[in-house]
Amino acid sequence: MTRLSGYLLPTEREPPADAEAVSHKLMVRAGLIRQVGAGLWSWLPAGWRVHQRAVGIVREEIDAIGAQEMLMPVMHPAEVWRRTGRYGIDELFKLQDRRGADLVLAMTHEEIVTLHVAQVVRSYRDLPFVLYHFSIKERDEPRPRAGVLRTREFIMKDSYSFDRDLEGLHASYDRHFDAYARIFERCGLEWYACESDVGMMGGFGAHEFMAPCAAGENEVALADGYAANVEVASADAQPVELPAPRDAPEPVETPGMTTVEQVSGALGVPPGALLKAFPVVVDGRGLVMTVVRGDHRVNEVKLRNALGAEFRPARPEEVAESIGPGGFIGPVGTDVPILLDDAVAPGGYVTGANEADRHLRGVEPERDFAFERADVRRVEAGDTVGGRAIRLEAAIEVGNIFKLGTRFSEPLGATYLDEAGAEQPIWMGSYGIGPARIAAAAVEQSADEAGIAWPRALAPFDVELVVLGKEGSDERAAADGLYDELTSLGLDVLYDDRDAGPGDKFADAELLGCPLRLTLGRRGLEAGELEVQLRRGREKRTVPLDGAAEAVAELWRAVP
RNA sequence: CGGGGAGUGGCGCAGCCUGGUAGCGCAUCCGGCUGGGGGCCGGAAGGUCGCAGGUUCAAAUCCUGUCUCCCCGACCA
Repeated sequence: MTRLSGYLLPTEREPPADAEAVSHKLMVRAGLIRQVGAGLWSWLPAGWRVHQRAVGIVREEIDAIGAQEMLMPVMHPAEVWRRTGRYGIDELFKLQDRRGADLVLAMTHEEIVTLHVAQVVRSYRDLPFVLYHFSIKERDEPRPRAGVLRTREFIMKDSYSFDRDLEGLHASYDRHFDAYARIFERCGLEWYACESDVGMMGGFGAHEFMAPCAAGENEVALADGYAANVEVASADAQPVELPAPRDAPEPVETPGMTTVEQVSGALGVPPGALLKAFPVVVDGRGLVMTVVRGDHRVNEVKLRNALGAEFRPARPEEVAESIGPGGFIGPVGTDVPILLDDAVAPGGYVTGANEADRHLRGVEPERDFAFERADVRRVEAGDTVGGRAIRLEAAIEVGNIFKLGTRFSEPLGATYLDEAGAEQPIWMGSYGIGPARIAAAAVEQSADEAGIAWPRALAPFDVELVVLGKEGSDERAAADGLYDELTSLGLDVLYDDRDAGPGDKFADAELLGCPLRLTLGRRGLEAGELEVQLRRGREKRTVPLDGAAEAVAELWRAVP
């Protein structure tokens, strides 16, 4: 029984002044969420229904692959996190209890779930299995943003697979991949899976499930049959026309020209005919000069992976001391090791001369400087993969799956005895999904000028019934009856029985965005008709009042 | 962490420069009209101007400090 007259659905005509993202504006305006602090949000009743619908779909599909639901606490002793070396993570909230014992608030639950498994699993006969829970995650994000798209506290479904070997892990991973595909499909999202960075945790492979939308924080490189986070994407660069070769590098005066644009403009060569130096200080190795084409940019994730170590950009004084004046540095005549990007084809380039106000032209890799090769540049729109041009698209990460390997089982002693009685580490995978992001992504993808147009599976209610007519009128009586019939057919109905004008009711209904809006007023009652608006596209049609409930149920089943 | 912006009634804003009775639209409450796209008339309630300190006869307004929030970037296993 959901009558709007008694339901907390505080809609707003205006979005919050500082909101940018569509989902942020609309979810607040529609009365779904309210802000408590930076990255901290309450879900109001209608919003929580959406969230729980997403949760329900996730639960069904994860149950369907044989995973077992449980619940683990949000607050953990710091000790476990120290053991896995994750206590130092900046995003980890740390606190103390009254006795001064260190505690953390969980970002995820690898530590705790592995601890349990370490205590319980003895034999290969106990494996494999998958555990999961829905629980609150806490992350001290440097910058929460965009409503519920990036928050400091959120609910996540995280599952963990436990297998005896890598082969088993692959199988568990594949099952999750398929389950995730079904989940996002059922949620009515536009989505794709893409290769992603395995990060500092190492690991044996990872995918991110991306929902394209303007407010997305990730950039994805897409081509036919190819999808990868730009963090890891590789592609063939667009060729660049190089000037005629020279026998040796030749100095050229470039007073005050410290940018690629200035130099390429002054020398009349394309930016891609320059080499750009990006000096970094690598942990345990010192200064390294990364060199990419002038029209390319260094991708720091790829660079970190190529170096196999953390690094930081070199400070200006370090550059000045060891290489040359800022803005004029280059790979020729320096003893700093050079890491040359794969996209730099053979030929003569313009580079810094390591002297103020001077560049060199006709610089050829190999002939003029020694180097190591690696793919460290960020892909650009128009690059190709297998001959197909890629485009870059913003997307929000709605799920991720990760082959952990033995990253957690080893430090926490999660082992089993194999058939030969030998102790072996358990192979793990971890798999996350954020229902709040599913909801926000659905809003981002479906919204129009009138508000939200929920996919059927996520809508807070299946239909919204708008009655136009005072209490005690015939319209009301008819609407009351229709409401009961719809409910008895199993539909979730929001009944707008408020004493408000039609404009208010229509506007609110379209803002909230249930798939079907039913309107019953005097006009329709006299004609024996019920108006049905399909929210997506806002197309209106009528069905006979006689048998209207069944007709509505049928329309609802056909809606996307 | 760097840069930029903002805190004035539930929401959106003006007022601040040039100190002197705190204002507008929407929403809310009461009465009436209206009843198929945020309608109309009349009446009413609601604000320690983020917080602390200072200057002044007098501070939303000037000064200092502080907290919070937002945006861009960095960052985000």
